[in-house]
Amino acid sequence: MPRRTNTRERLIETAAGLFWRQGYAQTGVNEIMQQAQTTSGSFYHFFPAKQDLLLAVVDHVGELLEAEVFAAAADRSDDPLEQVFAVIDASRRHLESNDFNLGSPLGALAAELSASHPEVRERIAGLFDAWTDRVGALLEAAGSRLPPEIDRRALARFILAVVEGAILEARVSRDLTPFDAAVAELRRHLALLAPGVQPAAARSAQPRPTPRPQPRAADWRAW
Amino acid sequence: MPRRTNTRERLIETAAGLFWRQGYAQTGVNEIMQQAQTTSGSFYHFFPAKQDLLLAVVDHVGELLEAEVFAAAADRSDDPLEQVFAVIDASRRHLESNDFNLGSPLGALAAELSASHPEVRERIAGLFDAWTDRVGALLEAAGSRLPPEIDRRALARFILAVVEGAILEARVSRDLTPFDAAVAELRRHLALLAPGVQPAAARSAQPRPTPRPQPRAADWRAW
DNA sequence: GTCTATACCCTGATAGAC
DNA sequence: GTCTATCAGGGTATAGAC
Repeated sequence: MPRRTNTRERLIETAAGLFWRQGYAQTGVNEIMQQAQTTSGSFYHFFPAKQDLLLAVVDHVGELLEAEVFAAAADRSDDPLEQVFAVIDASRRHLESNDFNLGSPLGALAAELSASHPEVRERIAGLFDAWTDRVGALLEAAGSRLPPEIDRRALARFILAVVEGAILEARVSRDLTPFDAAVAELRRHLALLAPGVQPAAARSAQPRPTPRPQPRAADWRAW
Repeated sequence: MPRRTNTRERLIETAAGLFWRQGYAQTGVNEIMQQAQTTSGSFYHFFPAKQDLLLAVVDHVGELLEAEVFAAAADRSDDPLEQVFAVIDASRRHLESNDFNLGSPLGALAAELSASHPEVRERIAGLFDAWTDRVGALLEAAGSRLPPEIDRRALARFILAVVEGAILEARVSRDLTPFDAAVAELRRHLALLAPGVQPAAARSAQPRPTPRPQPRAADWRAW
């Protein structure tokens, strides 16, 4: 039963930002406390150890994924296939608004900790599955616009791979061009599968002018 | 002017393994020295600081990429498009032979250090470019089997994204299925672009029996 | 629930003999 | 070029008053 303030949440949110920017091992508990304006006593009151904060962060990302990314995508278009690209575009904006210092929230932690922290690895695997399910459902909803022999879930996994890889390339090159190129190629792939998807210019540039700023993504952009 | 032994190389190679398994920040100098059977004096004789060893490791990977991966791919097939898939298959074998504890040598370091270590980021960007050039050249060599309007280099970047993303998914799920699925989908993409590429069964399984073990990849597998 | 003070270990790095 | 011994500092985590 929590008593008054939001210290716990503040810790989770600032830790999330720091972990994704710098990595888990490179981020000190001191730094987190300082930036969250808390002290050691509070920290260890909520989290027995640094690793427990990490797990809370991963869960937090999972909630945001659902609440921000997919909900916002549904707001942006009624077309399920365009919603898929809206989800992808959320990653793009995320990358852009953080000056490339922040890639995929999950991807970065996954790469760093999969081998050494089994519990973290499992949770991230669960979130990847959730992402795949959500995108897979959108592909299902596209119905006959995709040929029936195409495995929707496998295609969703493929899209996840493209997005994670594209984020990595963008971070490394500090340039959105490879990201845009990868998304354009992905669009071409879907267009080849399903003539219903307009192929979009092969050039990089903006995928299309954002109709309106997404409403609830305040937190997401703040990182 | 080096005098007698191979201590420097031993340090680089064991550090490479540890960095990719555990991450850079999580690997202590002590651990490296211990596993390389050396002491502090030797370490700091060759590398003024830990970060200098990191840079040497990145350069080392670049050399291996050329010497092992691309050379081995050229040995495996005369067909340039199949050589591309041989390069991809090298990552698969790598993943498999390390029980998923080791993803893309560059991808892992890139994800961890891009934001905080600009010099490392730049070198990795250079190696990604080199990879893209090499694969782009193979796609060029495919000539008229790909439609002329396709930008070969952009397609190579796309392939890199797919591979890096697929490696990440495989690491996180400790399962090669998503990797194989992504490669199968990539094959389908090329097949749709160029009817000359056989689509390969959509099922995962072995991409095809390895004709003979690659000759020079001893080191590569040892990590 | 939050504060201050502090324990204690492991880290990267140095010194100097051989 | 390699060894042993050691340092200074930051790391996570704890104790106990308020």
